[in-house]
Amino acid sequence: MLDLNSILLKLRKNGLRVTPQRCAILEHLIGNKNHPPAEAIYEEVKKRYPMMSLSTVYNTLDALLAIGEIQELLLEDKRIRFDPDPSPHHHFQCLKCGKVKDIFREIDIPRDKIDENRIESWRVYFYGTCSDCL
Amino acid sequence: MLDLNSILLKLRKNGLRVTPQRCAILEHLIGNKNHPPAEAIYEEVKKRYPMMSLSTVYNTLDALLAIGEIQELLLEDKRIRFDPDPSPHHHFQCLKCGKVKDIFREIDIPRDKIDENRIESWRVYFYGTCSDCL
DNA sequence: GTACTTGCAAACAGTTTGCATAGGC
DNA sequence: GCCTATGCAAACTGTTTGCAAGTAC
Repeated sequence: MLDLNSILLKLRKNGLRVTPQRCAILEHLIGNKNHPPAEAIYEEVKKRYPMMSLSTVYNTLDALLAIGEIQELLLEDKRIRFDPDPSPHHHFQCLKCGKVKDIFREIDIPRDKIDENRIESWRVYFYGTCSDCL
Repeated sequence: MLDLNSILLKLRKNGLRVTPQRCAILEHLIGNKNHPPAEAIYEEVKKRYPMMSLSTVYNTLDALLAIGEIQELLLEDKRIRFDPDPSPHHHFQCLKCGKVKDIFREIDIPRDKIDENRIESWRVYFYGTCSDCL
């Protein structure tokens, strides 16, 4: 998820419409490193666009998932978080403050098969204490 | 989670009581490779112990988590699953049939720090097509 | 104008909680 | 006998759905 215009184009290319609500959510997500859950996106975007509804947030997130512009994270706090960087990378959650960070260090993952199961994707979640809390 | 008696001992050692319900749940979990969610455990155990209630299942799972005899899994189907093997290993979920398998192959994970964050644990989730569905 | 999208409320799934009763130790 | 555990129901959280009205194209 790099710039607004290319995403708007991609939405249109997929028969999805560009609405002010979707633009507001996109503006809030682009470059966002907080890995927010839907509720947090809703609360933030509502400050500037008070007409925003929570189901529109979910609707938009679904659309962005479908066109591969964001990814979902399933962390130990058991709420779905959204990452505006859909590229394969890993995640770390601080067990003290709850913060989620991107981890770009390469991990040697088997890319093909394990025990006769075909691997198509994988996720690595790290837990511990973040640099700020140490 | 190996044999019933050692777990019962561990429960008592931690001030937790041994009840018929807990024994029934333990018997169902020991050696279970299905990574069931709470609801499935409830349905299965109720067949033989019709007095079982869902909150007792959750209560017992909480107790077993607290003494480190099971672990929780957070997979792409977004329901919490339980693994009666608390030792660190990885998991694979088939995107076709939903089956979850244990992966014991070693993955080279940084054991200490990444980007100044102290790593205390990690989870690797693989997704793809399982050997049965291929 | 035709769909797709919105926003509200209501439904839903999974989990947690409150509380009177039962029962392990 | 004390105190934790049970079982029921009700509350709760996060997410999804139904639908009439609005709007991008």
